[in-house]
Amino acid sequence: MELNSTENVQQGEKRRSEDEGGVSASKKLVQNVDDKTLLSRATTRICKLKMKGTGAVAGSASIDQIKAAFYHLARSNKVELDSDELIYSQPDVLSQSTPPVAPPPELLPLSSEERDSALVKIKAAGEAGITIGDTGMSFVWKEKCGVGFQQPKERASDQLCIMQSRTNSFDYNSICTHNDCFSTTGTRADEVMPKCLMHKGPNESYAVYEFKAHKGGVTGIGHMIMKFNYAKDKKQSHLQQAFSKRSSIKPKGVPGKPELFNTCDEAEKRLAVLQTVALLKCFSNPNKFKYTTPSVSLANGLEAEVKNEMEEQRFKLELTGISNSKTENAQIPFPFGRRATPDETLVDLLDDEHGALYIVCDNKMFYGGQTISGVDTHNVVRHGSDTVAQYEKEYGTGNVVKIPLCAIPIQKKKKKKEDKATTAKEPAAIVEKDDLKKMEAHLHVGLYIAYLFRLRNPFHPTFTKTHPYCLNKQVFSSYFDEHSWEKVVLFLRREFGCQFEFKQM
DNA sequence: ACTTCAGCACGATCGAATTC
DNA sequence: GAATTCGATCGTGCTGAAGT
Repeated sequence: MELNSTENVQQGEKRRSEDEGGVSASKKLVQNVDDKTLLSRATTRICKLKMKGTGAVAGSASIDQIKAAFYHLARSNKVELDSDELIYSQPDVLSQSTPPVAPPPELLPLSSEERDSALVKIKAAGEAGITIGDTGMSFVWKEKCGVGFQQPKERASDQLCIMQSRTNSFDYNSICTHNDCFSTTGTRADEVMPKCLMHKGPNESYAVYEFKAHKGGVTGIGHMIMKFNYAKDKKQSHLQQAFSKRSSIKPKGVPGKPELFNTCDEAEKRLAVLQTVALLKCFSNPNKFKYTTPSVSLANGLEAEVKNEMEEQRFKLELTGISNSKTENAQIPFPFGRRATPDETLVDLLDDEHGALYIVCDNKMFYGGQTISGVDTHNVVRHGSDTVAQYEKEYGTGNVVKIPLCAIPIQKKKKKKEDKATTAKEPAAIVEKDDLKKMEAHLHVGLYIAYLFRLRNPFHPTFTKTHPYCLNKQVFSSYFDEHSWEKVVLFLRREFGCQFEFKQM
């Protein structure tokens, strides 16, 4: 049997609206993994993709402050025009039946004369510029110049900049030239009319990179997704620039050629395919490959793409055996802790030393999760952003059931006590869930492969004829090691009665 | 060694929702 | 209603790259 991709288009459509960019994926992580560091790493990784909607500004002042300072500069010599006395001195204004309502000065856009008058003042102020309130920043006019004389980048045109004083140097950020915008985010000195991210228009793109790092016979594989903005005719150079700025968080190794996409969605799908295939490749030969990017998006609804990419990389995953004997399969050792017996409830599995894995499923999907408390984190009302809850809201049939899967030992460690003898509250014990979460990650991979091959749901008698989708969308690579594939294979044999093998092509 | 540019990480802070 | 938790946003400092 091969990867089944015939139904991909239709099902991909169904799944797509659940994804809604990478944000929901991060929210799902909140439910699955409580570890703070991993969580923040994952959220920041994903948040990087988010547009800064309002357009922040460099430095400590808000855009409003900068705008107000500029307006003041432009209008300071005709403040009197707005004063009441002047109106009284104008008979034609007074004679109007309804006096004109004076709009707040900030809302009244500057005329080009007013704007120019402010610019004249700024130009006249030279290098020192004109201070912006008490922000410590100044408006400075910088003239067009080429590289050289301590100028690392071409300044493509004369530009109004915000200068910030720093230890031993200054920072200059050019101000967006879009009408009445004072943002500096994304403005570039090498644009002729620099624009901030908001006003660059549709000039945004997404790049997906694969990295390979060879070390001691092992190839580390990692991926990176990057949004970047570019000015007209500057796509390649601004891509290059954005890439180099990412230095601190790039995967180790040598980057391959970037693949470019126009939308976040396309780029994330490609990333998911590359990550999923790379993870499987590492499973197929753990002595030779190691996946290094912390979080891996599982390519849901992208069966054909996964299959193609695996072919591209000269290997495949094959279903090589089927056993329909339930009793025989039950003899196979269960790889994730102690398998629950049919009459056990989730709560039965939980105690001070044990957490549990469970499967949530209905006729269309399944989802693997972990818990130490038994609290339902998929409740639509209480946990609206949870993946399963969202699924329920959009596609749910109300038939979702939760099936206890297994019990896994956890360790409890006392927090180092703070010396307050009189403190009533004892600091809560920290529960080490590493093993639980590790097994959960393996469960996710197992369920994902079962979904890839459209295997039937073996977990609940009502759904034995269904071929569920896997709702789990992300796993952490740090939970995998050279024995991971053995566990996943064992799980698939034991629960699904299917034997899987990798084949090199 | 020093400067400029530009984007990121991370801590602080704010506000909404949730829990007790 | 106070306390807590969480996410979103804001502010600040740091850093690398590329230039002299």
